[in-house]
Amino acid sequence: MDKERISKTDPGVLTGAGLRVTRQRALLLDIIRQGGEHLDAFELYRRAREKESRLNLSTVYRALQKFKELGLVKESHLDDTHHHYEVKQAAEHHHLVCFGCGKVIEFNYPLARHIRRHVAEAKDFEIAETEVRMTGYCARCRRRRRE
Amino acid sequence: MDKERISKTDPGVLTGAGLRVTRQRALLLDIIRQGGEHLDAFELYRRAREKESRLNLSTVYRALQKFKELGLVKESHLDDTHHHYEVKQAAEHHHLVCFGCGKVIEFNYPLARHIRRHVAEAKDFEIAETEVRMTGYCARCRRRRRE
DNA sequence: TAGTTAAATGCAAATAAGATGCACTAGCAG
DNA sequence: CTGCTAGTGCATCTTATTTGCATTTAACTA
Repeated sequence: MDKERISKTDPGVLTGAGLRVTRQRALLLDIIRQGGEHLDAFELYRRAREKESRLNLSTVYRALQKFKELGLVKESHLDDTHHHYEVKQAAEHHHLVCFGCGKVIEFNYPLARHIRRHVAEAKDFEIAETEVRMTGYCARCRRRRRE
Repeated sequence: MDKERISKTDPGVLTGAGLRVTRQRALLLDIIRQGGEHLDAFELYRRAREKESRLNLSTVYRALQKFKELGLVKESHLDDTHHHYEVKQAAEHHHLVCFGCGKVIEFNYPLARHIRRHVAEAKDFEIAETEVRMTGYCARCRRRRRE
């Protein structure tokens, strides 16, 4: 029964890569998948510990490392101090970060068609990952500033 | 005479912002401007100490902080462990980072015309800074991998 | 040009994210 | 079921960046 739940969680992604499906990894993946927001390592750890109280933070870091290597999660540099993680989605999307309130807005944009082709050719570079981060001010903060 | 040199270094950028023109800040700006590459805080510190041996690393960090605020330098997240800095140039440019050898390739692309307009309107967001980082494999590393 | 003062600096010490060594535990191939 | 090895927990380390504080100094004023 427990196995059932785990294999639902992991349709061979880990196993296929020669990695073991441990309770910890399954749990962490679940949380990242559900919590659609941008989790940082510590928040992920905090949530996971509600179910798995003996979980250690370094396990979280090691798991995230693996997930990144497998291309399961995307690492973003939303702020200067630490990283955020989210599941890789089909549609390529990027982030706007507001200087004023710190809010993160996602936006979809098929960068692939524009820059990616241009760059890949011009620089003979095989692009694996693209991260676009734009910083500035959201509507609300702009209004607040003017007042 | 010394003043002359300093004010050449600083055509009012610092003074204009109400900041003092110190030997340290002038030196650091010079180095960032010359060394066109991507300096990290420590490398900047190392180079600056050749001229100013008592310079302290925290002064470097504090200066970079100010330069960022003034929009004089651009901070990039070229790798996961620390930041890199370079002067802001007229032409918007971004980075390709090779997973294989770590090489950083710059590319010019007027993102402004494409994404920026699209996004600024759709999300009602005023964009101040844009960072695009693409990771993947350069030609040489791709060749090496195949062998 | 000397005197004044708040901003900057140097130094030491604190944080905080993330990595690592090691002894123990637990997937999973046979 | 059992052994082998990957993965975990825990303690400890490393490395980037920040902060508090006493001292210096850029820039304004008299």
